[in-house]
Amino acid sequence: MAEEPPPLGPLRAATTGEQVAHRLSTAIALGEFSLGDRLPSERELAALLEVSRESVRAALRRLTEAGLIEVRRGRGGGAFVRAQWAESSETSVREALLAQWEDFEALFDYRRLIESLIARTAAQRATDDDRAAIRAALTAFEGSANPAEARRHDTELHLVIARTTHNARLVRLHQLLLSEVSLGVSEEPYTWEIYEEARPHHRDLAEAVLGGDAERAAEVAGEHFAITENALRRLAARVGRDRP
Amino acid sequence: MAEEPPPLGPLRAATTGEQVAHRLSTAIALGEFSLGDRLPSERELAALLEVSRESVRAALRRLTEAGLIEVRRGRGGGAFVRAQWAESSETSVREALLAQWEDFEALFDYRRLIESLIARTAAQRATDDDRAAIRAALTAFEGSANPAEARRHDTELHLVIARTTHNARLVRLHQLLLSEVSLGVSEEPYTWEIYEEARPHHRDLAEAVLGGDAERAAEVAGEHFAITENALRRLAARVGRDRP
DNA sequence: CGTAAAGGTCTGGAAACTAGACCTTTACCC
DNA sequence: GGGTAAAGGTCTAGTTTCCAGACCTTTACG
Repeated sequence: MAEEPPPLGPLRAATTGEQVAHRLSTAIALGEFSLGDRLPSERELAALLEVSRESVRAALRRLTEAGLIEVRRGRGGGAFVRAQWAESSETSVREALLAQWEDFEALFDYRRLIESLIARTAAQRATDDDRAAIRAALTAFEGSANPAEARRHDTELHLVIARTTHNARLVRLHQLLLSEVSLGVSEEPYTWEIYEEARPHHRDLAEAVLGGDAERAAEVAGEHFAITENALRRLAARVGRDRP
Repeated sequence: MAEEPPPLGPLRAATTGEQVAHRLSTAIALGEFSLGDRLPSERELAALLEVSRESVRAALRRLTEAGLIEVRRGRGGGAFVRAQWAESSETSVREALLAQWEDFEALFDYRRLIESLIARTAAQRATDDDRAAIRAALTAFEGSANPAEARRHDTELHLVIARTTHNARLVRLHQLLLSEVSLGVSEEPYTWEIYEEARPHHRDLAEAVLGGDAERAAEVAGEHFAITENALRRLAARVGRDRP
């Protein structure tokens, strides 16, 4: 389990490049840019973020090294979001997982708790507008034509539910957790298998929220978000862990 | 209600002085340094935080301007935590409150939700060690000799309960919220009146957690943390607001 | 084959941060 | 009372980071 930080330890200053890299990776994790998408050009990013182009380039170098993006030169080039598992060797995955395993345990536990709270609160606070939005998001999800689309609609549905709490901070926490989990596990591809597993959960969750059944919503959410955790556990096992 | 931030807006870089100021004010809000305490000397702080003394001084200037500390020169001098309401005029209080009222509404709502979650989870996860710690903290709180001590024990009891969730992130969130609320309302003095109001709540909360009654714990926590909110509302009314 | 749109590189200057020396104030102790 | 220690207050020089902008190179498209 991660430690509580000491009250007055050293201050680690993040360079501008690191901060930009964090922003960008978060945006990618939140689906702002999907697989294969091109990020804005360096000059555009520099303008958007109001930093120098050099800082943007420092960030892109980081993301490239992390395997998150791929940079192509020339006209029509730019930084493209890469399929995550593409070239990361299994041993590097294993090392990453093992090194941070305690953190992940805590992170997933945290996420399950928070998402249960969000579901519970959403069920208690849903207005008619919220209900309409949830229904629309659920329909969109269930009509997904391919995994990429399913993933987008999945994210969107959960976002709509988070918004139903009518608390911007909870929404932000939801997004923060989503991005942390996505980046932490390097975003396993969204397969039809996962889709099929998530589908009934989403329906149950939506119905509980729509029906105002807070307890049930909390419970279903708890189970649902165990999916990611289990997927990670399976992955860890596949990669060859020795721990339970 | 606070807005959701745009995905790729300008990046606001915090200067080292600001970061140090944030660290220090958080430490104060969390009770690391209580009213009247002396902070470590500038040179010590610089060494602890691994920044230059100038940066520490920049931070102390900020905190002084904010009225959070008072700096005395000469031997035995230093930065002392000040009684918050001491010299801030009512109009400045009023302006601060009104300017951030939407934020506060969201913040307190958020806090109530999170603290309910913490209480609920603590009730579900308490071990014998946790129970002993909670009992000890409750006893200490109830035996407080003066408001200052009561405040410390109050904080400590809630911290112990947060730790009972066995999730370091929840603990951190608890502390983050505590510090944000404390700083936001400039920490109204902890009076016997508040103590008397909090006392039965604490007992109920502790009993619910000790007894593993998650629902009751969540409910009591929700009511308890409405205290701060109501105190703020009363303050706002006293200061002369016109809104409900 | 020229041009436009992208990344890649370089340079000069501005701003922030640091390290350290030195000054001033104040309390305590002899 | 005078000395001294411990604190804040000030100044300077040097380093690092960041920025703005010009310019080069690569590549696709018309």
